Amino acid sequence: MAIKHKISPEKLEKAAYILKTIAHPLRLSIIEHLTIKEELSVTQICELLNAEQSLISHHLQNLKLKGLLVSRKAGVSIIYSLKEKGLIEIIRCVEKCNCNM
Amino acid sequence: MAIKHKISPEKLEKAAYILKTIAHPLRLSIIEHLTIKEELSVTQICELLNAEQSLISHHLQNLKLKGLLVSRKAGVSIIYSLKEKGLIEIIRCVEKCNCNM
DNA sequence: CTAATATATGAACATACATTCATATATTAA
DNA sequence: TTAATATATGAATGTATGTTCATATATTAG
Repeated sequence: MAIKHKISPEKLEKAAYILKTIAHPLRLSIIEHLTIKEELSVTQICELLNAEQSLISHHLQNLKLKGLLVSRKAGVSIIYSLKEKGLIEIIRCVEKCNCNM
Repeated sequence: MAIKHKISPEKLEKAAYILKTIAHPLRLSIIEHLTIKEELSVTQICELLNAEQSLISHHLQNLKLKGLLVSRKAGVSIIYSLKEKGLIEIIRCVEKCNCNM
């Protein structure tokens, strides 16, 4: 189970980049809701998180730009979904790892 | 496997906090090396990561302050180790989750 | 005591990030 | 066409973060 090899600098960079991208309560919450519901519009996400449209839109753009979300049009709405469903596992992993701080 | 319940805001805050804390290439590398070696002095970490003492010291303080590392004195040296060995699992999780960005 | 080594710390600075506000754009309804 | 709704965007701002440099502190050797 223990790691015996050194993770390449590139992998560390990428891992840090992904971790940094999701490391925000609102973004984690977005990921969580998109894991449960698969697809959600901006308005729906705003309601679920009880947050301003503009703020959520910025976070969604952020996550999309960095390749974690995809979106499609549906009339007036934009529907977002996870590009990788496994993302939620990271959150579970953090919960499990028992970092008592 | 899919999550059906909502993670509490407190848990999301905490998860985001931990993720933010480790989300840096040098800090991930520190965690990796401390998983392999269990215990390392500041000087050893500096050599392994090929980085300045002051910079590493700041990152170690950061990780310690946030409860992810502990340290003990050994003569002139300060020996750091992980408070929770499971931390490395988060890095593995990120690698596995296949976020192709 | 003095010098050498290991580590921590604090100021300074540049950069990145989160949020708010105002406004632009696109789609649909009337 | 006009109005209403959904979303995106960009400026502005405050705050946080990462890094470097200089220096302080502590331990040990001589």
